[in-house]
Amino acid sequence: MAKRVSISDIAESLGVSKALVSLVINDKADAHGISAETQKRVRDKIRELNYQPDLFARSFRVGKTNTIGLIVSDISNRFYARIARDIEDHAWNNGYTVIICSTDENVEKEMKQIKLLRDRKIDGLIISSSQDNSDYFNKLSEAGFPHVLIDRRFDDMQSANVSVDNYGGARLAAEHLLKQGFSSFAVVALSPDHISTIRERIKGFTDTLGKANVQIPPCWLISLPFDRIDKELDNRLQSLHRQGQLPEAIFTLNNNLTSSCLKHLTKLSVNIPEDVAVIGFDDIMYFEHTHPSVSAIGQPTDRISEEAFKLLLQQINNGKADGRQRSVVLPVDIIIRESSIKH
Amino acid sequence: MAKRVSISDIAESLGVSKALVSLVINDKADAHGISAETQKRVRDKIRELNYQPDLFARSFRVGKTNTIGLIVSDISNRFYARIARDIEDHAWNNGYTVIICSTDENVEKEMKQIKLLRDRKIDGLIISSSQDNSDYFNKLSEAGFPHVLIDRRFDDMQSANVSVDNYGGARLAAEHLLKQGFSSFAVVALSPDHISTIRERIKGFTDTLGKANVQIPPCWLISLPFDRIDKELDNRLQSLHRQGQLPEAIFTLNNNLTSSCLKHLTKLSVNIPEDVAVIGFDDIMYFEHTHPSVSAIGQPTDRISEEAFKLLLQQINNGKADGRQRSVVLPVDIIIRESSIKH
DNA sequence: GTGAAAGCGCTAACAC
DNA sequence: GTGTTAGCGCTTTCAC
Repeated sequence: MAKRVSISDIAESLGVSKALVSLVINDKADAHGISAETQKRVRDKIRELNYQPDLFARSFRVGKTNTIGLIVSDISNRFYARIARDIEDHAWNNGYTVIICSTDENVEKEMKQIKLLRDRKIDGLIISSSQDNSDYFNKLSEAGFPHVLIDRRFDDMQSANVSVDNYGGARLAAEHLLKQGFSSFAVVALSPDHISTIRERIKGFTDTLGKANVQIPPCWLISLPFDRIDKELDNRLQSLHRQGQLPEAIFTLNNNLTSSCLKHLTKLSVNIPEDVAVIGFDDIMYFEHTHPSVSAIGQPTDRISEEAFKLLLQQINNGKADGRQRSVVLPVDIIIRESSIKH
Repeated sequence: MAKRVSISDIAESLGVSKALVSLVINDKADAHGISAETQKRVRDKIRELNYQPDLFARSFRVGKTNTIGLIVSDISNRFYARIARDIEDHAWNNGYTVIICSTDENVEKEMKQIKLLRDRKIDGLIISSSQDNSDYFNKLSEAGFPHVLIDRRFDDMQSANVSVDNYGGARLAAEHLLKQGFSSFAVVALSPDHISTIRERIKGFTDTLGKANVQIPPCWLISLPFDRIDKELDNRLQSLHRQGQLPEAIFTLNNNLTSSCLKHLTKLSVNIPEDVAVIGFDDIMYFEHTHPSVSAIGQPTDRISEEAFKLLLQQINNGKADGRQRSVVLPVDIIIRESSIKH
């Protein structure tokens, strides 16, 4: 790799100090009263030698990398892919670059990733965490490390965070299903079951059903391990089907679960929604075009990204994590399509 | 932020030199004949003071960041999201971290991103480029900067690259459609039209039709600007429909185009495949569950990622871009579903 | 076996 | 006003 021209090359060839050159590069020359002529000489030489400041060295000196981290469970999940794209845009527009990590819901991996990113001296972190309590992040807050939790939340957390009205969304789903006249319900969830979004969605759903005096029996509370969603759901659905134990309606708790459910129900020749109705949390474009089209609770991914980046930038610019907890909860909406209509 | 303990803290508190500490940290102590006891003392002190080496400072010194860049047109596109996820995994397993950038097919933005990433001293780059020739990358090769082009290719390029048999995939699509007995065809493509994947897919399709003496009239060669796919396709399809000019079959050139086509055809109450058949390049999971299910050419995203990362790592470890051009072309397959079956 | 010194490229703080 | 010196945290070379 051709050797790069550095600040001292241009300083030497001009017979001035590196500091002087640095000043004109950073537009601080005027403020320091460097003569216009010296400045011009420097600038000319910079052009002549095609000097490009080494951002990395600058970062090292200044302690700021203009890089942020984004950690989610799986970047290829539509929901997170959209968020990643939005955050990347905000970052780019503000001179930041983003490092992305997927945890696969593995807490140890997540912690390693955070540690690595901090070692790499990222300026801040946006994360949808797989951990089950706020301890780690509260420590991060105390250490003054800029970060914001998205999507999932913890009790007693001090970190800035932006999430969505999971409880309310689940209630919308339940109310809709009840109104349609369904009377038996299953929930398809994800484990590990400490994940706040999942917990809140379950609670919102069961609470609402409870008010209508409807209970969900344990066999219809289906929780699938993250890394075997598809296969496990296949088994569970098959065995329920064999025993003639399928519920009238199923509430799936994220877009992967919804897709998987759709797939296996179809495979079993179960008609949706005639035999079993389906509504999912988290809407994605394809649900409009599946057969049948799928009802879902829509999340405002663009707002999540926007608020998260804003909160992060505030912390970075304040030089530390903000003392006051900043919590943003965004509304969701229900999109009713064919899959949840009673026939 | 609590001040971090540095290498000199532990050197001082032990009354040894920083160099010594550095040696034991990097497992070079034995090779240098540092006594086992001294090593132990150092290690104990490291644990006692909870010293964590500053990776960033090390990177600065050593000139290696263990970070690679991944640049694609849009990370929220399923195809690239999958690739990103796979590459991230390979990277993680090899101690690398990945910075992701989306170009929106904007060449200037892409060049700025490459420049920024190089300034940030990434060790290498994997890119699906939006540029229209190999000049920029050949310069990168000459400069010895490790990089591999994926997905899209250029004539006369020296860079390592991994792509897919676009021509052959398109031929499969054409042959299948012909065999079904369709006789008029449209192609839905993407502009800018210098994109190699698009060009090759068009050529593979038209060549194959040509051999059967079938031509595609200009009005059925639909090319949509990247940022207005959906709206433009809506217009074009509407006007063709109004004039009763829809073809019997449509070949869509990527998964976004396929989805959009599906959507607007459905909106116009055009029956698929009875009125118009559809087959797309690039398969995604949902095509199995849409109404109708969609035929597609499947690309081996996992292999693309694997080969790309392997080629990149080779270059990084060789200290420079490999002299010999390394080209990998992966096979594709055709998945025939309902949307392309003649009735 | 171990240490001292130099220096990666840059900038903040401090002289003259 | 106009400059320079010191040093970020680390590794590497070489001297003892």
